[in-house]
Amino acid sequence: MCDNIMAGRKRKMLAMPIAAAAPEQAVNKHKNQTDVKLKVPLAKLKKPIEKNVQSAETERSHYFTKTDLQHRLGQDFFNQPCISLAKAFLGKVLVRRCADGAELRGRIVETEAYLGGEDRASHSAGGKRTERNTAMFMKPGTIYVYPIYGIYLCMNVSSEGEGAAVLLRSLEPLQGQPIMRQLRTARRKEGARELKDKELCNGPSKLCQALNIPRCFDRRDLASDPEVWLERDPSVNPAEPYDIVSAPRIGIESHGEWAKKPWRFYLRGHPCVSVVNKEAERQSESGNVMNDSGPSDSVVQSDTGQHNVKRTQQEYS
DNA sequence: ATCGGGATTGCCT
DNA sequence: GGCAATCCCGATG
Repeated sequence: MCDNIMAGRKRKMLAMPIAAAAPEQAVNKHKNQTDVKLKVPLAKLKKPIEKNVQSAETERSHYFTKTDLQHRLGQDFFNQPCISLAKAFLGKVLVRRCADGAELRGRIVETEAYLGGEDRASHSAGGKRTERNTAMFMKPGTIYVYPIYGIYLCMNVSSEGEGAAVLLRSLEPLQGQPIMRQLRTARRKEGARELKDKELCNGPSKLCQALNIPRCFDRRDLASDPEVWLERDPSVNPAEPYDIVSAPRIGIESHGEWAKKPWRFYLRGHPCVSVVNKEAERQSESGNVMNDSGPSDSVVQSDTGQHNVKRTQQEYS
């Protein structure tokens, strides 16, 4: 069904003036796809992720490109307070470079902040430090991967603050969707329907599967690791604010008051968010707007957000 | 050595 | 929307 679109896009990419074919194509494709803004005064969300075409030959790159190095976020980025970092992650691109050189990319659209100390819902509550959660106490940018329910993994990134880390909950697939689908389908029942693109990474354990993040990535440094890193989205204007929804975190109901803290953050209206909290969205009706510089004065009109939600739901269905 | 619970997911009704 | 699957980790004795 997307054949025409795919073909058209492919032609477009191939028409790009490129020297180093494979890696540059990958980057250019990524760039094209980032037209899906999901920012707030967004007349975007125009491009459904189904259109985020990619083919086997374009997802391979056998060396770091200049663009990779330019957009990669370093130590400085991670060195900020937990809640601040959780919000700053939104819109950034998580990249996984596989053993065969293929690069998988997904835009972060949902996170949760887990503070140390007082935060009873955190693995590091009360300053508790164990073999499992050691990465939470390591320098900001350290990856914390832990197994959950015996069968799944969750990926966090440590922030500033003793024992604090950010849980990555959902990504918008940008590059390498066929590989992601393959990785995700492997553990599913045979004969199950094919996963839509928006279902590839819309959950903390799903994104670990889709990006092939193994347990042994625990304690690695997201700022310097050759196999996994974070990038700024080159097509996003840093001055343009995101519309961020703050909602209670998920799956921690047993932790009383701390379960109510609105420390889950997601991009309003984005189809790849794992769980939409309508009540939280009413309470912060397009009011939690901020950009890379922090909170903003500008308030986005609510109907803009609504419009984009609807449009997006149609296009991603 | 044993035990209880969990920052989830997928399938079924 | 309910609920089973599944097992590692950490606490306890």
